[in-house]
Amino acid sequence: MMEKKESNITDWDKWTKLISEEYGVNLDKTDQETEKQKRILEAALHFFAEKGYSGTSTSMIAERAQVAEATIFKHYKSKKGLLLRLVIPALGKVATPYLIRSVLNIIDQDKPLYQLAQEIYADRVHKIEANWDKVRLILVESLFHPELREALKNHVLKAIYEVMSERIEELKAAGRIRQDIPTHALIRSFMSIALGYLIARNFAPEIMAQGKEEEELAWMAEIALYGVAGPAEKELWREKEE
Amino acid sequence: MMEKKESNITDWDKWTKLISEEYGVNLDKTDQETEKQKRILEAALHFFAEKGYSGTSTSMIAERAQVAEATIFKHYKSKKGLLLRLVIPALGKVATPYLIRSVLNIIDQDKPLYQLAQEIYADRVHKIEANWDKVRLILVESLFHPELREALKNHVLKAIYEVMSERIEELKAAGRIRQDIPTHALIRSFMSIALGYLIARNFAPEIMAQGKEEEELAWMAEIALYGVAGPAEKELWREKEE
DNA sequence: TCAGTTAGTGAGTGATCACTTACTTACTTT
DNA sequence: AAAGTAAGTAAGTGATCACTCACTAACTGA
Repeated sequence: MMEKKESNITDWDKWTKLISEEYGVNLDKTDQETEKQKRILEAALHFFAEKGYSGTSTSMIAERAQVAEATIFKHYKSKKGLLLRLVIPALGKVATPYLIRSVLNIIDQDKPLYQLAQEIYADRVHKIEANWDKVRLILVESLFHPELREALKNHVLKAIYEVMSERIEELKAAGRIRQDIPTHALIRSFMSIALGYLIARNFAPEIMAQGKEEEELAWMAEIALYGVAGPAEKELWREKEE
Repeated sequence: MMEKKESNITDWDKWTKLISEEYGVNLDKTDQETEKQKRILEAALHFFAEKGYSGTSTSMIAERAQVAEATIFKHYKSKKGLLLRLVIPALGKVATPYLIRSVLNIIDQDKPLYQLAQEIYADRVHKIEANWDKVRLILVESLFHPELREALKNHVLKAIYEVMSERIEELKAAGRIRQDIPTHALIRSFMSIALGYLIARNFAPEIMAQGKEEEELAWMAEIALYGVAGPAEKELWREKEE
């Protein structure tokens, strides 16, 4: 297991190095930035998220950041380099064992599954909502930039899937998660419910996410674990099972 | 109920008229189109879906459609007009009672809920997969075009929600759907599972949608109705209930 | 027959695009 | 204090953008 993680990290590092050389972006020293660099990144994220990468011009970014357009190109060789500077470090954080472990720490607690599910939903939803602009940017732009799509799939999604499926298998063996459905479908559905909630919250809360966040998270955990069926249909199911 | 539907249609018609005048697009005679017009629409959908609206130039469309660039503007006054010509009739079909009723026809059958859920999933997934490019285009561009977002929310989503919630309430009253969770959360979670599947299929099938389509749809219905919890946790739940 | 309409286009339009060049300013190093 | 270096920018660059104009060709109805 340790080896697996290390090889993932190496893959990720190799990939970032390759990309950063191709586009001439420095992805290492993301902590020692000028005031103006920070303003450029803020402005870029603002417009990329609102209008999309293609719908944003470097002059718009320069104006909002109150810098000359040439300053942008001084620091991030190209417009795409700027996008990658925003997106890749964010992906790196997610792919990192650190963040994945925060979910595992919840799963490994000795509590009823319902409480674990609710805690996981709360943890992920809060983290994603706090960075909703960036998450949306990554998801949308991965549709149009093949390298981003690859990274999201082969580094982030795969890492999450591998770590989660390990625990799901354990829970299956303990009879705490149903064994008649493949792990990937269980994970996908569990995550879909959170994704749907996030979209609803940000797109049409007054129709599809009317409750308080706490309540919604509790309902999501209820549905994910026990389904939407009422007592009458549950009886049918019990009969079918036996 | 009849009145409600009619008023929805009127709203939709009013809205389309307003928009088509604002952007000078003819959205009525979508069936009597020239050969070249069809080629333009095909090329536009192709690039809009692949590169996004902003990432597509009218010259690209003209080249693929094998027409002069000016021909595009002869028929669709502006680039945005072309987008709306692609998107609005498609939205209209979804908002139409006809398509909504195809789901209701399934619900109204006298079968176990599990079979109904599976049939609904199959019906919607197949229809959406057949038009995946267009669906993706609508969802993505609604992020960047406020009028599209409004239309999707206030005409399509609302219409679907109202019709579905009516049936859910009935099923709740009959004890076939659980009554302790609000309708909007039930509908949202049910639809989220399908959305998640569609995304997985088109984005990372080898990780998150490994099964045959038939199998996946059955698993989705199982999870939506009865949840992911295994027998051990179901016992906990039954105790909690009593 | 001929005026009116529609489909279609080649050759442009100014505006804006991402990006470069040549330069100044300010700070650091020796 | 001299030399080097990084930050920052005004003023461009050619290419491409969405869109227009003036025109031809083909068809339609009176």
